[in-house]
Amino acid sequence: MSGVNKVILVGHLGKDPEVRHLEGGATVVNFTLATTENYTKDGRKVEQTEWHNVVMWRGLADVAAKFLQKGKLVYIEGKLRTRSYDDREGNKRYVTEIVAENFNMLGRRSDNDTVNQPGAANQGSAKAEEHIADFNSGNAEDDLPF
Amino acid sequence: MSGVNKVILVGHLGKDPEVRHLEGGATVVNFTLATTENYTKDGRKVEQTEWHNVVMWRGLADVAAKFLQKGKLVYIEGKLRTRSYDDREGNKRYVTEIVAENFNMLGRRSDNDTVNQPGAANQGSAKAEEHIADFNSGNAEDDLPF
Amino acid sequence: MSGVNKVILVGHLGKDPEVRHLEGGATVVNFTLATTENYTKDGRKVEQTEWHNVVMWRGLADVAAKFLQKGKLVYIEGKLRTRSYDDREGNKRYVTEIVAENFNMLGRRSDNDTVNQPGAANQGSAKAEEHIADFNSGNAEDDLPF
Amino acid sequence: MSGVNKVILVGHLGKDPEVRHLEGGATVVNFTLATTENYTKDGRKVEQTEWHNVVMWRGLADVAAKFLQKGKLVYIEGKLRTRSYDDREGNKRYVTEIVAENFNMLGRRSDNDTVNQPGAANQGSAKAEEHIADFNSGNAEDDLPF
DNA sequence: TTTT
DNA sequence: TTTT
Repeated sequence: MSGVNKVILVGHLGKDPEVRHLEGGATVVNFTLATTENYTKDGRKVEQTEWHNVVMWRGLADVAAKFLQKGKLVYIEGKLRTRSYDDREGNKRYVTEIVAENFNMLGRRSDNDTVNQPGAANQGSAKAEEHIADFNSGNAEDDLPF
Repeated sequence: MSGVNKVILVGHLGKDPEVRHLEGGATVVNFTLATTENYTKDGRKVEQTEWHNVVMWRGLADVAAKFLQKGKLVYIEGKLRTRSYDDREGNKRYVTEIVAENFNMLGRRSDNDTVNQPGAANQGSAKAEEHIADFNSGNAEDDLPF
Repeated sequence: MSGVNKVILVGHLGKDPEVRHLEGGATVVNFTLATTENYTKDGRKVEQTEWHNVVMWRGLADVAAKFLQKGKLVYIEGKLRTRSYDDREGNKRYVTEIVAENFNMLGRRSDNDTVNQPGAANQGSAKAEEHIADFNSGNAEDDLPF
Repeated sequence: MSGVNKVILVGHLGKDPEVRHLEGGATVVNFTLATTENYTKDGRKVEQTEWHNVVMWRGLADVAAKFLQKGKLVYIEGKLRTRSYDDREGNKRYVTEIVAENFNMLGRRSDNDTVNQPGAANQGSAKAEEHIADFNSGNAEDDLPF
């Protein structure tokens, strides 16, 4: 019945997204994301990094495949899913992944350009933003007389 | 550019949703939601309630109109929007609302029945859940061979 | 560096919290939490449950140990942490847990009573709320002349 | 009773934080934050900006006063609070503010330097991160034998 | 293993 | 105006 399963991450990609195309045509993308926490303990600075396995599907995966790269800073919203698989010895193993429902590139626009050539500059992320907007949308209420 | 504007509330409706139908046919629903915080201050228990103005549009509003009522406990996810209007004296005023993107009825199912007659019992919220599921969905990836 | 690692769950405890006391005196509590999602797929209702491993430490664990039980509906906020351990065959394994930073019992107060005897009734959760308030607090700004 | 009131924002400061020191010695900081959403409507790109009133108190305000500036990209977590005040004509008015409980500077470290002189470079934000860590912490469980 |  |  009632349930909420929500994850919010801001971090950097540990590698370029790994892209696969399933038989049905759907795109799936996987990458790791590092979230780092800084705190002081016993007067000393500690930096602690947590690595997350992120999965994106379909349209979101298509956008990610085009615009996300190793090192980019992103905001990700999704849900937790633990799935099992059999390892090489035939033992059941579990992985917990974040199934992304939404993402947002952070940082400077120039950081987000796939290419940064004169004449082409900033096109990349502009399009990315437009596409991401499609996923973020569902807010087209703004045309209402209110 | 990059932006995140997210609100997460769990609270009780202060009144039944007020339903309007716009000329284009879209449904809009408004209600207030109370979130209460308890803490101890100077050794005394304090209960502090915050009131939020919630708006829902279209399909989400239709579901809300059917199943939400004064007193219900609900989880709401949405975004902040401050809009201006002119008061009776013609002065510009501002209100901040939560434009809901998603909601979830909490508590016992029996709490969520509009009617609770023999034969009709539990139909109400069961349908609510099904409908709400439509809005929560976008998770139909589960049919993929993975 | 910059990082956000946040999890928000609303679900039911799958079992009573398992309580341990570490040598230093700190309490640790573990339990599983089910979050259930309902959606319709190909016209049929589907109910999908995800199980989460939740850990609580110290003061939060003490409150949890007193007031949480199998079946309770609870809101939990925390962060993801994946840790490794060696299984019985000496192989490295990984588990992802939600390290709770905050929680909130939902549902009716009567649902939350440990005991419900005349004379003792409601004491349980009333104290729970007071204690939880201590963890939720950090909002003592309210004494300021503003 | 049970309640959750949570806001998560990622956006840019519209102005430098305005700092006040209350009689008791507590620091209060106010600033506006812009969150921008991009979407396509009727095939045209739309950029919509929402402005939020953010308040920070005490230690968090001290850190903000030192390190936040107009234009910075920041992640903020807090709660909604609507308070009333009397305008110049003696009429009751309401403002909704985000009372921040936590924040995180995003973007490149170099973006976060208050000063960027040779020899002093990067000191600013490094210290900011250390201090912010103090507020983010409460995760000192890591010293436990587990 | 929860809940509806 | 909710809820406990």
